[in-house]
Amino acid sequence: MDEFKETEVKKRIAESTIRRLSLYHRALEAVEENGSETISSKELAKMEKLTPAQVRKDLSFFGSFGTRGLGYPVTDLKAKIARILGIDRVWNIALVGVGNVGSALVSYKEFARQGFKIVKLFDNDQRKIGSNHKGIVVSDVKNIISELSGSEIEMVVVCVPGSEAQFVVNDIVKAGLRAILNFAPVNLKVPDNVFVRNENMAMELEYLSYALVNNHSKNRVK
Amino acid sequence: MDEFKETEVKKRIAESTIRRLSLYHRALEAVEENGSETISSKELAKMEKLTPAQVRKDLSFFGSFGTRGLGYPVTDLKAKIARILGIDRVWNIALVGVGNVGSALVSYKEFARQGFKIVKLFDNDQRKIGSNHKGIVVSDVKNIISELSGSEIEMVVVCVPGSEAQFVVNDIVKAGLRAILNFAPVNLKVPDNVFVRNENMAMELEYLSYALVNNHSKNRVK
DNA sequence: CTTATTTTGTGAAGGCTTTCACATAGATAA
DNA sequence: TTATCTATGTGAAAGCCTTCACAAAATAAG
Repeated sequence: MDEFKETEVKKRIAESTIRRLSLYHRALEAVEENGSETISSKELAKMEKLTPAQVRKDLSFFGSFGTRGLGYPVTDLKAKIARILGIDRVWNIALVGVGNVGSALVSYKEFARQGFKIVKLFDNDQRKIGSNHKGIVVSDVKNIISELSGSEIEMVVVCVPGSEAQFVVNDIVKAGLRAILNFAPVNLKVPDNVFVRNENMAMELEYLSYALVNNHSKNRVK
Repeated sequence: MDEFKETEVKKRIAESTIRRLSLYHRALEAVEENGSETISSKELAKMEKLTPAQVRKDLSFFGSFGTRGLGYPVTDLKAKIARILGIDRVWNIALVGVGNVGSALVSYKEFARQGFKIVKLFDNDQRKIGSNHKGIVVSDVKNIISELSGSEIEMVVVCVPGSEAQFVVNDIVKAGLRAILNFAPVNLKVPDNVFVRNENMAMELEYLSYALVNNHSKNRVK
């Protein structure tokens, strides 16, 4: 919290702004490889199909990172966004439900590349418990509360069937964890201090279905 | 288009409304199994953590489906939403990139359950081409244009590495397809009449990271 | 039949997000 | 050093989405 002066009122930042910060970060990675030292809001906007004003406004919530007449310093801005998002470190993650989706995520390079490290696996299937996925032995989900409590793990990815998700999540909450990425197609009930993000892949196909059927003209990017 | 009278102006429906329609549909499936015949906007709202007014407003864009004093007929409303979303039919889908994520999606039950049928697979890896996944033989992505052109396939799921995604998408567009679900972490350039939805799983973890680091409360404190 | 009760459907208000537009500040060039 | 150019940072305006609040419509009860 040393980023904010005592007297300064910390205003709520829109969810959409945070999501776009992820996009900026990803774009800056590409620009950096490219070798450019600075980038303008116009160029950055073009890369993610946004407007220059949007880029400047988003960044302005967190500080003045650019130089007028020149643009933003690529490496520095990328580092500052990483700091804001909290991805300037490694996050240890547990994954529950080593099925199709779950085991795909264990090997998902993009997580690792961004510092999200899956270090523990859980399942309730006796045939899976004890088996090894990418060097991680699958634990019995029965023991999830004790195994997560006080551990170095701070986030959990839930890939269990919809009918089981709420029970698993109750245990995760009991273990004191506060961040859940949910792939089950159900609305999870959690206390107000726990964060849940839902990944609903069928929903995205449904949106495409709607778009095709209604010949819906294009709009903003998700 | 026969849903709308000539004189009626077809107003643009917000993306968020369409996404919530998916949620309502999923909630109604659960309610239907439960055996209830009607449901109020209040109950429906509670199931997906929304407000009753939101539910009513969303549905009102498409018609008057409820009965005052009683609520909405569950089975009928579910069918009407399915019709609106265009999921009252089967969609044939191709998937490109049979890696970790791609092969998980081939077996993903939620797609099948919603009528999204993966019927064709493509890859550029000689070791994968010709192999069989759930009864589908993997084709060489080199032939994607001819194999998709004029086929019964109308949507494509892209699970190739970011560096290859744009090339694959160019071919999909050349084949005349207009709906793409993209798992590659890049912003795809497509013509205005082509729909792209991005599934960015790392972005969701980044949001959780932000939430934890900023102790960002859901009840918008400060 | 009349009254009380419930819940929808919807204009209008309110609130949040994006875009506009321009003063400002630094870069560049002569 | 001065002039010109470029691109940021940001209040204000515009636009979009959500919530409010209530008339209307249907049920239920007496």
